[in-house]
Amino acid sequence: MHADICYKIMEIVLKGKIKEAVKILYNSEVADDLIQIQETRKDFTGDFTLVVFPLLRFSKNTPEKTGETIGNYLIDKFPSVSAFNVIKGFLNLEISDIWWVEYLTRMASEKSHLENCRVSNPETILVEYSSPNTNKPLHLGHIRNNLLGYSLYRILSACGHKVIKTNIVNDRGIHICKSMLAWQKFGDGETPQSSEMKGDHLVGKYYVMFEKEYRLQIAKLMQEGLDETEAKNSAPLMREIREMLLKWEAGDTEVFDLWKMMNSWVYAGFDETYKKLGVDFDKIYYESDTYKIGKDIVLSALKENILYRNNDNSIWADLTPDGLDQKLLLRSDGTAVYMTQDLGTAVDRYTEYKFDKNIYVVGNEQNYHFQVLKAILKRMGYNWADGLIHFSYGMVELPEGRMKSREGTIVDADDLIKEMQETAKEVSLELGKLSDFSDGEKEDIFRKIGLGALKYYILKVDPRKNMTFNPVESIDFNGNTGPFIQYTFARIKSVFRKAEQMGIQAEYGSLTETKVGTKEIELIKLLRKFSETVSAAATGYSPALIANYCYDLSREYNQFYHEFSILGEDEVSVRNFRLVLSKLTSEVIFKGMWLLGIEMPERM
RNA sequence: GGUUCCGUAGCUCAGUUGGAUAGAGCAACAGCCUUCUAAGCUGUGGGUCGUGCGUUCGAGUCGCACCGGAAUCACCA
Repeated sequence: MHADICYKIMEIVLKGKIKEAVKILYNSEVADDLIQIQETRKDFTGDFTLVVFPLLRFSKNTPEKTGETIGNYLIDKFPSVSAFNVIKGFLNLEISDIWWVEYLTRMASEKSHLENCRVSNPETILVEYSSPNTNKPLHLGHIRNNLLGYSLYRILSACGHKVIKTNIVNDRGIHICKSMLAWQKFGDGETPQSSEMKGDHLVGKYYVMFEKEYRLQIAKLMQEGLDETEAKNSAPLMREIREMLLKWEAGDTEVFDLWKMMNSWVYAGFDETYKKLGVDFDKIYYESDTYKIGKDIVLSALKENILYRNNDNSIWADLTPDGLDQKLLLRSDGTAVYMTQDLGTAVDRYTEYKFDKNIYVVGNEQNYHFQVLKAILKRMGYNWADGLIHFSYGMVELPEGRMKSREGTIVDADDLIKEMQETAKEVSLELGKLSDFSDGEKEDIFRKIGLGALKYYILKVDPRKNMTFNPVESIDFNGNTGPFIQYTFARIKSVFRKAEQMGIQAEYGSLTETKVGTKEIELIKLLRKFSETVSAAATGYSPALIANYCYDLSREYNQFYHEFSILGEDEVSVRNFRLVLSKLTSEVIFKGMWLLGIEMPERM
């Protein structure tokens, strides 16, 4: 029998006994949902707790008396209940040590406690994340996106779903032309090789250069008496950029080749960053491909009178019946907008994968966009649009407020990763626990710790909420942090290295005589919750649940570790019990952090 | 103004389908390394859970109203 089933049976049997108690003691039939059993809270003695309030209508007595009476009945008739106490309206029941030992043995001897989150009806799920523009390097906001998307992939996969990781690259449009034009004008043939710069940073440099020059031109025109919009539109650079975009759309070879070349630089740069972050994709879409599909879809929907054409030839969807506004789908000059391309991508993906769900990991500033996307698709008769899910996450802000490129407060992804690793190195070297490692091995550990700190710092926050990224705090490795959890794991590994030296092995068979302490039971209870947490994380799309769970577990283990000697002089059964508990804890922590995409060093 | 989301300790965040005395970390102070890793553990102080009303035996959690903040409402992506 599986451990999880074992636990559920205990709950069911308890409920049955309580039902029986009420029947015999108060001569009443109780509906099942009135018998509320929950885990006893940490600060009270007991394992399971019955909430007696709902039963007062049968006992016609005070909560305390009722609890007392039912408790006495259970002690008398149910040997697994070893003791009870009543506090206010709560009946706390203690389960015998033997049961807990048996339960832990089951959990530890089978892998299934790590797999209990598997669903009975697996689905095909696309997860779209990252979605970068090809004109700038990745920044802190992208890091949150990538980490969430990747973790979501692992969590959903762990639940048995077939998950396809996709990325859509926004590689087309006027913003892309900006860096191209600036490079043409001021670049003097500079390449990533010649400048020894990462490709995405090089392209980003020219994007910034364009914006700078453009602003100068606007300022000058405004001095000459033009108002702001006039100045923006008539600046020479704006004219040139529009011309370039038209050439690109027309397939002009010179512009197209430039576009291809600069994009290839950016992709090489992105790949490096993705690799460092430990994320990857199964399928990459390019907006330059999908916008055409979108156009076709819009035009055929127009024929079926689902959409309408305005006087100026632009094409619109009227979504007022859905409580939304009018939405432009094709400009008056026939070119596509963002929505057009997303319509195309969605249809394209459905034809290819017949997905049950398509999850878009996109910031909450686009909530409206996805509401509209879904509404239009539904209107066009695509019922699968119900499976489109906007996984909307909050913005990352700095202690001073929002990141603004204009003020240079953008936190660059590559810089940040590097800083985290360097700090990990400093701290580790200061502690000096790794003296017997080679330099290469050390660097690998520093990398794991630095990235672990960064990833955990971001993933522990509820994805829906805006979060503050405090650079000083993020680099702290004490308390509720990734390195703390990694440290706990490394400690357990260390115990087992020592045990091996001493020739000690955990023997499951000899556990039966053990007296179980409250700390041990707390740990067992937490370990049990793992698969529940993973399931909850999958349905709520929240890696944060798992992150906080890993922290709770690590904290609990550290207290346990501090309180007992695991390899001490105690009798063999006690030592075995603690070893089994430690081993299981390390497995659960490892799996939990794996689901977040965080690597675990065996030593640190 | 319309729509959506968020208000929990000085700061950053947890808080399961409504349950007991609302929890961690950071920061401050006081302890604990001769024993399996002190990136740890223990203790002290810190709260009208934005405000009010309601539902309930019971509300941080559910409902309504208000206050405060964010995003969005582009022929940008």
